[in-house]
Amino acid sequence: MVTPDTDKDKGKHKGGEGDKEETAYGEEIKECPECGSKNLIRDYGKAELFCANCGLVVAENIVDLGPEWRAFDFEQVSRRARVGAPMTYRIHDKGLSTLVTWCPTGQGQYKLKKWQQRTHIANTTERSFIFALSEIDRMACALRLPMNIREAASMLYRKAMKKRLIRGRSIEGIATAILYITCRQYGVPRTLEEVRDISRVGQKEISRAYRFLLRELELKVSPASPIDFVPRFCSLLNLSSEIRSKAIEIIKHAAENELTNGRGPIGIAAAAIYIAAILGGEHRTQKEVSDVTGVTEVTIRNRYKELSEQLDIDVLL
DNA sequence: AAGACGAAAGTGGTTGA
DNA sequence: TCAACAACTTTCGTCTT
Repeated sequence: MVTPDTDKDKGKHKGGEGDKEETAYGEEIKECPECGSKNLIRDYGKAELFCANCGLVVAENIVDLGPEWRAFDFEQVSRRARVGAPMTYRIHDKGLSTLVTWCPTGQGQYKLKKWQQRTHIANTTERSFIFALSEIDRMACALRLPMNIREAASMLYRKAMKKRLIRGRSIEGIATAILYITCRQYGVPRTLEEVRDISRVGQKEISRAYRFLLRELELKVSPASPIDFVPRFCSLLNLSSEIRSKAIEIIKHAAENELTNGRGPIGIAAAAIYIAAILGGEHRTQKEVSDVTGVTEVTIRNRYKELSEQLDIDVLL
């Protein structure tokens, strides 16, 4: 896991002048080691510095209270807890395989053949697992997701495989859904459209696999908060950190007034960003916001009307 | 001409009988 | 399984800057 010590030192260093969370925003800007983005933000509440683009936790400013991963049930806790070098879940055998070399005497070939026959079934499932992992990696790469999320997704896939949930289903669909779920769990949600675009299966299949997995693995994925989308969308729109904070403020107020109930989180995020950008003097057109967020201008208009009216925000162009 | 606005009809997903 | 429903999209004409 990439958690350079230098970041922590830096954090301490600058901490003296910026104890207020507000000023802490964007003060320790360094590049994200994963995707190179300079858009690092401090998470409210969690006291950690993470990349707005890909969600990589770059530094944690609190004393290390626990492991770098999150566990969602007791089984995962016991399985993830480890001492020593990290065992990667992104390699199909967790990197523990023995290399079988070819023996020119022929004896080795015979043994190999026998072994292959005996383990034929194991091999096919193993092969599909390798394929699934490479697919998860490919998609995670395309979505610029950090290693920790790829690891978690691989692990979840392994878990699904252990429960025999993959058999008879498309590997692609399951792998995509797994990645989608993991993003949600890590608070760096991708829209279904974004995931679909880099997947080899359609939206319908992804949704189906998604629901299926949630049910069978008994996972609880809380509905995505509009706030989770704000950093990335703002970054894509080249908006400053002030706008980002402002948009988050707006969403919080909206949530308090129950304006977000039953509404799509992305539409809310889009509207809040649109309003915040105007208020902050960094106007973006509805079309620009629409292009980035994937919701239509009409929806942005509707949400932004509701928000500005109910929250008494004067949006003067 | 571009952006914003809003009405109206259409679409896909959820819910409850 | 089906119909009702709400959220969202598509389309399009109109107004504003």
